[in-house]
Amino acid sequence: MTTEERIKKQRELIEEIGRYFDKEGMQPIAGRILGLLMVMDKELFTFEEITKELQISKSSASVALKNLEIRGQIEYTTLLGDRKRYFHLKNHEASSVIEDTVRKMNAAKNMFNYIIELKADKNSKNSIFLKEMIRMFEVILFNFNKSIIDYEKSKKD
Amino acid sequence: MTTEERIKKQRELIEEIGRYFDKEGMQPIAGRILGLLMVMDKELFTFEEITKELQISKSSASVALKNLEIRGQIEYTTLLGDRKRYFHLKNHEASSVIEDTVRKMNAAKNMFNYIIELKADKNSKNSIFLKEMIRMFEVILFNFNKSIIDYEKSKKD
DNA sequence: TATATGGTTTATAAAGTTACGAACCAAAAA
DNA sequence: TTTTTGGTTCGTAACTTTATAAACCATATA
Repeated sequence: MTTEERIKKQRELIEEIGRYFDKEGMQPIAGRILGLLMVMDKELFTFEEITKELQISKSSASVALKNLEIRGQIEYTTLLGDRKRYFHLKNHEASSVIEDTVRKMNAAKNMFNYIIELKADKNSKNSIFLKEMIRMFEVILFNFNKSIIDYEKSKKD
Repeated sequence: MTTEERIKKQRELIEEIGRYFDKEGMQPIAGRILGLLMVMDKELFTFEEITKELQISKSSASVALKNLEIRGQIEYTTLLGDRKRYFHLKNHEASSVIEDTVRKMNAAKNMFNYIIELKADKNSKNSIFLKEMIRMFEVILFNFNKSIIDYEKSKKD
C-alpha cells in the first residue's frame, strides 16, 4: 500500500468513525472530529486545522469541541508563548471504560429492583424475568471486578 | 404502602423509565410503552389499552409498537377467536444482553485495529492508547464468556 | 492606541424527528 | 351487503437538532 492509498483510506475511515459515533448518539461533526483525532498520522490539531480539514465553520467546531471535552473524549495541550490550543484524543485509563459500564449496569439493576418492589405479584412473568436479569447483572458485575484486576495485573508484564 | 400509593408510584415510574430509554436513544412514546409493559401489575395490554393508558393516538402507538418489535424489546400473543394482539415485554434470554455487548465490543476492537493498521507510526501516542484499549476489551471479552458460563451454571441450581 | 489572532456567542436557516388526525384497509360480525 | 373492529399508512404541524454566518470578545502584537 502506498502512502497516498493509506492516507486516502484514513480519510474514508474518518467518515466511517463519524457515522459510528453518530449512531452512538453523538452529533455528526463531533464524531468526525473524534475520527480525525484518532486516525491521522498527525495527532495534534489546532482549531483552525480542524475547521480546514473537515470543512466546517468555526462555530460548529467550537461547539463540537466543547461537547467532546465535556464528555471527556478529547483534551488540548498549550505551548508556552503560543495562544493556539492543540487538540488531541484524551488518553483516559482503559479501566474507566469498565467503570462506566458498571455504573450504567447498577442504575439498570436498581430500576429493575424498584419495579419488582412495586409489583403486587412478585412472581409474575415480568418479576421473574427482571429477577433473572438482575442475577445476570450480578454475575457480570462480579466478573467485571475481576476484569479490572486482571487488566491491572497484565499491565505490569 | 396502600395499593393506591403503589399504583401511583408505578405510574410515576413509567414516566421515569420513559425518560431513561429516551436518553438511550429511544423515541419518547416507545420508552413509555416499554415502561407501561414493565411496571404495571397487568402485564398484557391490547393496542387500545395502550393508547388509552398513555393518552396517545393510534398512529403513534402503531409506529412505536412496530419499532419496539423490530428492536426485539416486545412481542405479542394472540388468542384463538380474538383479533386483538396482547402486547407484552419480550422475555429474551438474559445472556443475550451480554452477547449484544460482545458484538458491539468486537466491532469497536476491529475499528481500533484498522486504525492502527493505517498508522505510519505504530508506536504513536494514539497507536499505543488504542492498543491498550484493545487489550482491555480482550480482558473484558474473556470475562464475559466466563459470565455466560457462570450464569448458565447458576441457572441449574 | 489600533489591529490581528484565536476563538465564543448569538440569531437564524435548514434539516430531521415526532406525534397527530384523517383516510384507509382487511377481516369478522351483523 | 353493510358495519364494526383492530389496526396501518399518509400528509402535515410542531418541535428539536444541527450547522452556519455574523457579531462579538479577550489577548497579544505592532
